[in-house]
Formats: sequence, structure tokens, C-alpha cells
Amino acid sequence: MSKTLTRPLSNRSPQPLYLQIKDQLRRRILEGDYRPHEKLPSESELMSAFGVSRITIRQALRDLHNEGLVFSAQGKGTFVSKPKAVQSVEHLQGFGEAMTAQGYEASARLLSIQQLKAPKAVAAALRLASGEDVVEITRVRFLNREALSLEHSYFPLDIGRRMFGMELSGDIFPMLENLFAIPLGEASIRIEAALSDQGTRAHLNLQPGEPVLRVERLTHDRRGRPIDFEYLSFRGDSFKYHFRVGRK
Amino acid sequence: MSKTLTRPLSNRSPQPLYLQIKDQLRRRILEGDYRPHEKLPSESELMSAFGVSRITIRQALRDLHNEGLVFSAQGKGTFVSKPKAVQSVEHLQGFGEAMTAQGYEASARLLSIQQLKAPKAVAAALRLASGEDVVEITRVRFLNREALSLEHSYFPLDIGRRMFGMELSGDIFPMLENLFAIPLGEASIRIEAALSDQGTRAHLNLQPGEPVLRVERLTHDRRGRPIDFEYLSFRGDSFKYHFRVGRK
DNA sequence: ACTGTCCTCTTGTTATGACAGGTCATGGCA
DNA sequence: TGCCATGACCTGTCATAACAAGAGGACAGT
Repeated sequence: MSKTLTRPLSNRSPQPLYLQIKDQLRRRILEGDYRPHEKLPSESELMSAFGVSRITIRQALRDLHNEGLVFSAQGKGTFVSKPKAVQSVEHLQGFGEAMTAQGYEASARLLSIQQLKAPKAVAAALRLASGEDVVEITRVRFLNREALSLEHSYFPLDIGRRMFGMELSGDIFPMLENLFAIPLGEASIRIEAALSDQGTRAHLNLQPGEPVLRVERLTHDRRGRPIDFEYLSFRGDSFKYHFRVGRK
Repeated sequence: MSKTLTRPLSNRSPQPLYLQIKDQLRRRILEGDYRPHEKLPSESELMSAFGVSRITIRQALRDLHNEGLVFSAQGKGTFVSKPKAVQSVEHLQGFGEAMTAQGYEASARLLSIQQLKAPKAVAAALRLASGEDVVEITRVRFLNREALSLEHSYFPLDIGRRMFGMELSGDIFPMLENLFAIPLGEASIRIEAALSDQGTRAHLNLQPGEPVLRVERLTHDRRGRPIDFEYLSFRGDSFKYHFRVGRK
């Protein structure tokens, strides 16, 4: 637990101490040095470890608490929260965009990419003639090293064909916007709760009977053309979808 | 700016000082004593006004900042935030409204209405002082004669008390708007999948192990005051939530 | 008239010290 | 053996004190 803090007061101030401490603790949590429900060192231990006063430690812990990474119980200690990622959908963003913006470590593993005849529902959503081909991308998403969701994405041929051979472990939305120069517009989303099927269970490491949040998302470009239809299955215990809507 | 704080240390502690101060400031903001973009008294003024130390004032202000009611600028002061005037494209509808609009036969049965001390999460959502009372309404929703969802709604006292004795088998949103003349603004929604607990199963006629879609919805009036916090549990097999979002 | 310096007010950061009150294990007493 | 008191340890709250740093106005010099 040694640290290299640069003192703002004695030296030329780079960053407040409590921010440096907060970032170090967060990194350790996200990297798994401290695991969920594990107790963090007590405030006095952190004080001597970092060589700062209690108020500084508490300010760092308070920030982590506000971010939802830790919680504390009087008389017991401060503990790492189980990551319950909250994705805000006020703005349309991909999952990875949302998570990394919150400091989570998000990644994805490509399971398959292939061209196939569009399933009926997919063809209807993408406004394709039945029988037309689409490109299907199947990925597993990880949050803090744990499998979080299984994703099937379907793209029309002209877009999907360009994806073969590309790096697909990152976010797809920025890729569409930047590499393909496709301005994104509205997305339409459906959500339901369901029990996990066997294939999903295998990828997400779930027990039979555990629920999943099933999301269908159809993304359009700015001109209204549907360009990406996805089935997303999230572990029910570790994801919350969050958004705001206005009246009328 | 005189206040009646009850000192936790000298007296018998009712509530921490910073919470009392936070609640008083919040009330003044919500009641319009301090208007948006208006400067609050400086920290030293608040210190002498409340007769507490700076750390206590700052803790109260920090909480208000986290709730989004104020923001501060170094060297200038602390100011009241403007209640978000975000133009949303989406409809905020009660579920009943949405269903009847689609030709379904929707109804609700009132299970209970009571005044009780707000649970912590409810108090936080409605921005009430911890310990304040709220009115809880519990209902079961039916769609085409089948139980669809179990709903727990929490209202601040001034609104909730007016609901006793009213007809509560219909939609609550139109009631708020028309009978109570409360213009509705934004709602913030969280969704997750979970397994049904026993109480929910009983009301929704579910088998053990069946999943539910759990929704938390916090509705604000047009000025940004939170007025309705709800926990909704839907049968996972018979409901889909549908909405659209725009990019950026 | 314009500009740069300085002083003052403000919030931001940090230290030290103290007591309140919850949790839990240990050990003594019945 | 069982129960309870006690103390160690932990987070929660609050006070006092100091310096850093941004903002802005007063004021003097050009």
C-alpha cells in the first residue's frame, strides 16, 4: 500500500490529494485488488498508508460512495459495492461508452461475425425484403472482468460487410459515426424480463432459473434509416437501465 | 435567516446539524425564497446565521450539490441551479394511459393507502428529510382481467394526504394534473430484471422462479420537484417497455 | 482613458482534535 | 453453560485553524 502522492502544497500542485487517493482506490477496486463485499482498510489505516489526515481520506471515500463503488457501515467498515452499472439513456450511447464514462472497465469479446439470411423479425426491423442477407455480430460484454451481457447485432449488408476483419472488441457506435461516417439518430428500445435460456446461461455464467433483462434496440441513422438491430441479454442482477422522459 | 436548530451534542440528538441545515436550505429553494441562479449566502454568512462551523455548512451544501439543487464557483459563490428545462421528445405516460390508448382494457385495484415514515431510499428520491412521513399507495394493475403489475407509489404528504378517500382504481397521472393541478415534468426511470419475491408472486399469481421486470420511476413536476416515487413490478412474460431516445 | 497591481471576498483543500454511537469479540460472572 | 458487561475498533459528526486559488473591484500610474 505504498503510494506516490505529489503534494499540492509543498510542491507545485498537480491535483488535490483526495483526488489522487480516490483514483488509486478506484483503480484497485476496478482491477480487483479489492473484491466486491471485501472490506477496505479502515480510515486510520488509510491515513497512515497515504500519510494524510482523516478528512482527506473521508473526502476520497465520500466521492467513491457517491459513484456507487463503495458503501460503509458505522462500526464495521467500508466495503466494495457489487457493481450495479447504471446506464443512462438520456442520450443514445452504446454500453461501453456509458460504462467507461463512469470509470468502469468495459470490454467485449467477439464470438462470431457472419453473413446470413435475415431472420424474419430482423428483416422487418431493418426494413429489408425477406430473404435478404444481413451481417450478424455476436459478442459478450464484460464489466470489471465479469461477463455482463450477450449481444447479437444485425446490420444491413452494405454496412455489415465493412466490419469483417475490423477490431470489434470496442464500441460500435463511435465506429459507425467516425469510421463509417454514419450520423446516428433515434433508437427505439424494448425491454422485458425473461428467464435465461441455456445458450445465454453458458456465456454469462448463470445458473438455471436466473433472470435476464432482454433488450431489443433498433438504431436509426439521422435520416431515419434503420441500421443496427440488436438483441441484448443482461444479467438481471447486475444491470440497471436508466433514463428520463418528459411529459407530452 | 434565523433558525431553530436542535443541537445533537448538547441536547438529545434528533438529527445531525448538517441535515437540518440542508433541509432548511432545500425548503427555501423549493419554495422559491432563493430563485434559480440567485446567489446563496456565502459560507461564512451561513456559519454565523446557523451558528455552526464551516465544515458543517459545507457538508450541507455538498449534499445539495449532489442532489443537483445548487452549484458553486470558486471565488464567486454558491448558486441555485435552474430546474432542468430539458425538452424531451418522449411521452411521459402512466402505464394505464399507454394501455388504454392501445385499446387494452386496463384497471387497478387499491390494496392499501397509508401514511408512514418514508423509507430511506424514498426520502432520498423525494428529497425529504429523513424521518418525514409520506403516503404510500399499493395497487395491483390488471390488463384484460389478468394481474399485470404490483405498484407501490410514494407521495409527499401535501400531495398524498389529498388522496385519502379518492377513487384510486384509475390512472394517477391525470389525477395529479387535472384534480390537483400539478403540471408534470420529467421522470427518471430505472429498470432491472429480478426474480419475483413471495409477496409479488401472490398478487400477480406467479410461480416461484418466474422473473419480473422491476421499475423504479421518479416523477417530477414541471418545476423539477419530485412528487411521485414508484416501485413497479411487472410480470416478465407479459410486458414490454418501449421508448425512443435520440443521440447527443 | 487605459492598464496593471493589490486587496478583499469567495470557495477549495488539508490538518488536528474531539466525542457520539454502532459492531463485535473477549472474558468474567451467575 | 449461558448471559452480559466491557473495551477495542470502526464510521459519523462537529469544531478550529490555516493556506491555496479564482473573481472582482479599488486605485494608482501611465
